Amino acid sequence: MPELPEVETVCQGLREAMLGKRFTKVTLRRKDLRFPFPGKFATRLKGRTVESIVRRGKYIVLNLSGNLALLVHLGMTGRFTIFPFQFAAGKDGKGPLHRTAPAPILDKHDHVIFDLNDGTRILFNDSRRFGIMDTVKAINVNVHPLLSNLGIDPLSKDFHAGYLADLFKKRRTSIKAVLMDQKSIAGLGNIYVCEALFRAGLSPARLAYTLAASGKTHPKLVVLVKAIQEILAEAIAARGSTLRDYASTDGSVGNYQFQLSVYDRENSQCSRSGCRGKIRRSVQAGRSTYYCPKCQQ
DNA sequence: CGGGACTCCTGCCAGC
DNA sequence: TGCTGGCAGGAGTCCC
Repeated sequence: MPELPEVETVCQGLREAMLGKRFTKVTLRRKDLRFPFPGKFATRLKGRTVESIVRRGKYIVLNLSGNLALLVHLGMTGRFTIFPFQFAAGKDGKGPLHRTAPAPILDKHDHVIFDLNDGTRILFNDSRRFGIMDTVKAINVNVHPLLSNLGIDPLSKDFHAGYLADLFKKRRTSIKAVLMDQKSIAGLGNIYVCEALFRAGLSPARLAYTLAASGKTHPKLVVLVKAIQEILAEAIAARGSTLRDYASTDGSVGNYQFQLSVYDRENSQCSRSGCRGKIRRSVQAGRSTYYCPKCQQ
């Protein structure tokens, strides 16, 4: 379940493997993920160089030469695995060593193979196929329908208590639903929203506007912004959380799951010092919510 | 228009 | 042991 820290970690891995490299071959092993691949997807990418890789919320944008961008969303189970080039001798076993793409044994969910000009091979695997890939003219990235409505990044300087106050006062739903709404804030998902609300001492079921009712900014919003930014920074430093599906581009897992306070910890003791509460699980909008009913109000 | 329910998909796990 | 049903969840779509 990749959220902002996991996507950021994947971006870092892709940058190391891809920047300045050229696609020599792109192979599709099926015609769609969540949506069909756009027409001529593979031939459109071939020959282009990867110039930069940026994250927009939970999306990855690869800016390619020739004014094209490759847009990727990992969905639930999408993962890239990088296989560095190998050295091989000529066909007759003689001749000079040359770089060649490795030949990893393919899994049935390896849907896309990217071969780079230095012999690196990158597989995109997505068992549940909630992932997305699309191409768009680079100059039009920000008006792409999947990106044009994204809210601000919680790590940007524009994300502050005042922004949350404006956001919350016009919403009649729970804080959790607002924080998870990508049109409001881009990048948070179930895990980190649960963790941030715990750290801020706010109930996930509390209605958003109750934190924005009065004229001046509610002090809890300052605490919430700090909690979100701290948790994201800690999770990025730990290379994300691996609960079920996530792995980074070298196949390794994240480590932040060992630092989770509430997520997937139903019935465990609340970790806040002095609190005798017990972590509960409830369901909001069909999704599990974990919280301490005692210290989150 | 806002908000909630439903939907997609497959691996995994509990329960019989 | 082997099957089955339920669950996980990001985000688009649909409906009230």
